[in-house]
Amino acid sequence: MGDTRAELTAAAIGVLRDSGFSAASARKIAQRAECNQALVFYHFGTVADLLVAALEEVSARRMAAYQGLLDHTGTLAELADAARAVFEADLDAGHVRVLTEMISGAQSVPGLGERVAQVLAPWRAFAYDAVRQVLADSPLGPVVPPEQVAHAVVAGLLGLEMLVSLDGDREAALALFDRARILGETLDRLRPLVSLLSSALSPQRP
Amino acid sequence: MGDTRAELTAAAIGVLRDSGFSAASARKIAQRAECNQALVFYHFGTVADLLVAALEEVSARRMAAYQGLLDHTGTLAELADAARAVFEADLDAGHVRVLTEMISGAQSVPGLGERVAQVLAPWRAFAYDAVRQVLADSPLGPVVPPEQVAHAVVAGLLGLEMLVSLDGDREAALALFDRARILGETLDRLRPLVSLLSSALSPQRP
DNA sequence: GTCTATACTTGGATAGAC
DNA sequence: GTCTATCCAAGTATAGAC
Repeated sequence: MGDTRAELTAAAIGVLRDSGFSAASARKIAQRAECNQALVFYHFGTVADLLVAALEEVSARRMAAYQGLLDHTGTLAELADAARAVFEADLDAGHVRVLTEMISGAQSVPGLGERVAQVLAPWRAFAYDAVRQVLADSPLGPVVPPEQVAHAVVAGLLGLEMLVSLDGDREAALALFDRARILGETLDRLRPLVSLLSSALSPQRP
Repeated sequence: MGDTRAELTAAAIGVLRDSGFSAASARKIAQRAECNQALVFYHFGTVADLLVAALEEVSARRMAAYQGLLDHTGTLAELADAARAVFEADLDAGHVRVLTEMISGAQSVPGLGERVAQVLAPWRAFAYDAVRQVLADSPLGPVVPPEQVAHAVVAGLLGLEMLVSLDGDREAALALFDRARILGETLDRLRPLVSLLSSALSPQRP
């Protein structure tokens, strides 16, 4: 349990979550990790590098949980339920908060934005795959392109997290997942009707 | 043109937009305003107070533009167009960016979150009014509560702004407004059908 | 790898001259 | 109202002892 490097990244995650980017100094983080401030520079070179490492750690940890979401893709209602559970867990652990702090903090350090974007890229790719898979056999498939929906979903999650962190009202965010579940149920029921219609309208050609 | 107070708030807006919350120091802002650093404290007391004043300035300036949106509420398609124009102007001027920086930066200064929330409150109330008005005679009216839609809209705008500031891709955000316009057109066309159905299903009682 | 000590920079805030 | 000068706290980063 003595891996200082890991303790520093864990502490950096904690500081980013609790106090934000502008409070994430080498001294604060080292204090939280109960080690010396100089170790930040020994292990990571600069504070920004430590913060990126912290973001990568969060990203890797959560990617696993999100992968599990794709198993529940049978119906939209199930997906909405699973997404709600994951989002609530993220809210508690502050994972999305770390991300939003890094995105807005990136403006102040040259070159940091690109590195944050690189960490975010797999999440966006994942959102795209999930949306595409789900949209394929839903009534909405023909009318909304998956890349746009995925972009909206990612933006929505970031924005919801910001509002929660601002006023502490988790319920307003979670209620949207419940609403998504209800709408999903309706679309699920429409699904057989749609496939019936489409097969009737486009008969097979020789 | 010599109102130092106004020049400081303008400079604070510029620094928040270009370099973010963590770079918004009294010295940086005063330098941009081409005046002395001590004037920040003379006019505003603390840096945080200046930043709140900057946010209030942005808020007041934009509220006028948003009010104009409600005039175009005739059809959903028109509303989508107007919303796109306002959002694009905000993107250029960096207004939403100032807001997102203040929301995430608020974590590091005790009590700042409440003040940011107070400034944001009228925006949210406005979003709620607009959504309610538009949803009332749309086919979606009966199935989605306006407060939830308004919350999603505000979160969506914040998230879109963050993604734009991260990777500079405005088009991905603007494409969503174009999509909203298309969906809006469809719903607009459905409107007469819905009112026909609802009057047929609920005949007047004595 | 970890600590102490230190050099240097930046930032918040105040006192006092003008 | 504005400026200079200044104090003090906090931050980044490095050197060197252990």
